[in-house]
Amino acid sequence: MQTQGQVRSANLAAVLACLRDDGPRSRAQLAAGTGLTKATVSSLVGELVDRGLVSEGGLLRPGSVGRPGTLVELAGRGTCGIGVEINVDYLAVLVLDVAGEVRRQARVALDTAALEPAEVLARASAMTAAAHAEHPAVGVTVAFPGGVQGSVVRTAPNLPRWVGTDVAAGFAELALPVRVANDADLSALAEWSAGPHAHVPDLVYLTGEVGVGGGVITGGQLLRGSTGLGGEVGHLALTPGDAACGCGRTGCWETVVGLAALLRAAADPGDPLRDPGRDLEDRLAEVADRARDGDARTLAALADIGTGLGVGAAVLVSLFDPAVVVLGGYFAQLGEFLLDPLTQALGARVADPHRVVLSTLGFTAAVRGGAHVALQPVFTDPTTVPLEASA
Amino acid sequence: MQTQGQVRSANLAAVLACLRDDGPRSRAQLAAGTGLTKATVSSLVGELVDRGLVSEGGLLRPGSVGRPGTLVELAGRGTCGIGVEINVDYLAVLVLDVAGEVRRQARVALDTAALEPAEVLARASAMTAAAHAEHPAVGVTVAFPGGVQGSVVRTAPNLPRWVGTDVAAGFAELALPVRVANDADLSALAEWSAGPHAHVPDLVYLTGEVGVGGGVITGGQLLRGSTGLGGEVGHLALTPGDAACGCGRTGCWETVVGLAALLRAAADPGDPLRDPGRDLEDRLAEVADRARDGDARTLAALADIGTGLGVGAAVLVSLFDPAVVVLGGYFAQLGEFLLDPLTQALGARVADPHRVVLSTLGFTAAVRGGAHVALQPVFTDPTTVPLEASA
DNA sequence: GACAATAGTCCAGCGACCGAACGAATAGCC
DNA sequence: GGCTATTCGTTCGGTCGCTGGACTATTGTC
Repeated sequence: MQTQGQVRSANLAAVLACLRDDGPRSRAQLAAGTGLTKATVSSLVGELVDRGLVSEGGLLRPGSVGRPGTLVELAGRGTCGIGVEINVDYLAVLVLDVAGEVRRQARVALDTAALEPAEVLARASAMTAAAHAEHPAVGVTVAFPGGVQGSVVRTAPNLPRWVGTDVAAGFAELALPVRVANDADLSALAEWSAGPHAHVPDLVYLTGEVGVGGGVITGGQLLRGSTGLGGEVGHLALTPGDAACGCGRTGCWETVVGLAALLRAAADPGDPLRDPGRDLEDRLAEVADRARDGDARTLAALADIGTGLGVGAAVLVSLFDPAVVVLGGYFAQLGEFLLDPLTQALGARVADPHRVVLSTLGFTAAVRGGAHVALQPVFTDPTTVPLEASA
Repeated sequence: MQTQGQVRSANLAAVLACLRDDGPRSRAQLAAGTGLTKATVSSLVGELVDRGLVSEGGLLRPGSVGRPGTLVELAGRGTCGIGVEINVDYLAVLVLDVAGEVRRQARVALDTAALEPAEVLARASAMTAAAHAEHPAVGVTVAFPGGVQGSVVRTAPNLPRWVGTDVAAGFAELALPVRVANDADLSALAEWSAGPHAHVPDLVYLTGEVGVGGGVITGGQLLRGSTGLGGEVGHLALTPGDAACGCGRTGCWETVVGLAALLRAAADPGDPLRDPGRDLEDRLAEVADRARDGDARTLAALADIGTGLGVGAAVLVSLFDPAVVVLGGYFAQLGEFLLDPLTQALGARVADPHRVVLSTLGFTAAVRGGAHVALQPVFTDPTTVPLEASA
């Protein structure tokens, strides 16, 4: 009773994957799509219905002669994954069902750096519990802006107090599997699982936040590295000897293209843009306004950032050879002013610069990726979802 | 008869993997190691014997009371993989059996650049045919110093005539599956499959040849990228504006740490070291001799190379977070003079520089990796090996 | 209304694994 | 030498999951 069940799990997963990737379809189409027999598919679909993962929809439109098939589709209700994001100035939660629909979404501003981690965790846990009460979930994934090993924070340049904190422990009362991961890594997975570049197996994601984050997917797998720090791009040593970085070294890429570098170059100390009390998005909107008004200094600052991005992106493109580089965070928000100098710098260093695009997921990328990861076990082994008694 | 057989294949593979990784052992130990039943293991071993992949050895030393087990071990004879290397100044062939033993090895000097690709392929094919006649193989993998897509050369900075050549076609008469891959990638796989760092899942391999090659293994998988150019480190744009590179751009890493850079820095144009007609290994040996004699210029040149290696390695370590960086080719040969400056430069840029080691596989790394890749199908699906009629 | 075409279910059969029982081979002990 | 405990490997009945074909259900076409 060991390996036999694995066949069953694998085939259940194959049916789910077919429904997810190709949309609702009849049992006959599923049989064609998975290579299994109609009889087997019927049995598998029956089990998936019993587990509440799929449901029978309407009839398939006839199209031609013959008995019309009954549509099978991923069940919107019943099984969800929750993504939670803890970041420097906000908390966010997003609930995704197996059909890939967003069922709930929340974001609250919170000056995380000023609070105790325990206090922040309590709030995040409460938000998650509320989501779980409304949409029962099979797991939670927490996105955190730093390096994480297991569920313990190892490095957190912008939230130094969190180093050593066990983030998962803060969600223990939920009695759900809780994973913790780097926010940029999860954002990369979100770009991979949804959006216009879904399932591109080689993808690099760069996000401009307070720091610079990166997530790399190669061969359809997230690059983790031996200690979970793989794909971290913020502290690439590209221009040694330049500005000091929060990490203690000099010349990190972050010091060139981070948000701080942009604001410093775009405005003098007295400028409202450099008021640390103001909301970041407001300030970014103002930068965009000034750029659109043709303010020379702003445009020059943005061009410098774009060039810096291109220089670093050249290294990433050379090493990872991705099909697409996705820019998120503030890079996406100000992308229209960054892409030209970026492409120019990139083109001078690699053969094919035509693969940098802006993320369309906005600031929900990390939570969406987290919810996606939380749902992953369902798709790899559907038998982990219990049979519904109501059947 | 579809998925059922996959279970069989997977379990056959599990038994093989256990024998490969943990050495010869009895059926009972195999059952314990794989989680299968003794009965199932007996059946699986029987089939593997019929396929000529394993054989029964002597009795297991008693050790304690009870009936001694009969040892099962990977069969040295019968199934082999062939690795072939086409390089700038030599051809090499290596035959590996399923037990991981080298059964045949050959290397001939050949000025590849001066010959037509067809002529070189004919010689390589003949060498391979001779090896195949002595040790029947299930496949051939050809290592080539350049970028390869499918079996066609796309880029070959040091063998420009080969661009567009279908390498596999040159081996068609063997009637064996032929794959073609980058030499550094295969060397990385060799380091991963054998040697002191075998099965380290995150490993970066750097080799100093005429150019600089790199191969990256992340999560136990070779990094390929969207067009097969992933992990190519030679043309990393680290110091733009400096020396011109053969690729048409400037400042590529190769111009800093390639063999040409070393020889240029270590000797004046008239020096015998810079005689392109001399054997490379001779010249490298002379460099080592001069360094051991304390020649200031040589030592300074080597120190510069080491520093340059460290600067680039810092980028690789930051991005890939490998457990180990293995230096091959001339980097290994002159490693004793390079490691100190390398570690120093690396330590200034990343947190943990204690993971650079020298390859012990010498110049056989690429062919060994090729033979390993050629054998791979046997370990992923042992049913690809036909049943022996002699049973 | 008969016929063709397609969807889905039923059923016997087969392959693969499991668990238990059995014979085989050895060490230790009297 | 004979007995027992222990471990190894095989045999055999049982179960699970998939297959292929037969069968029913449902629709469009003639």
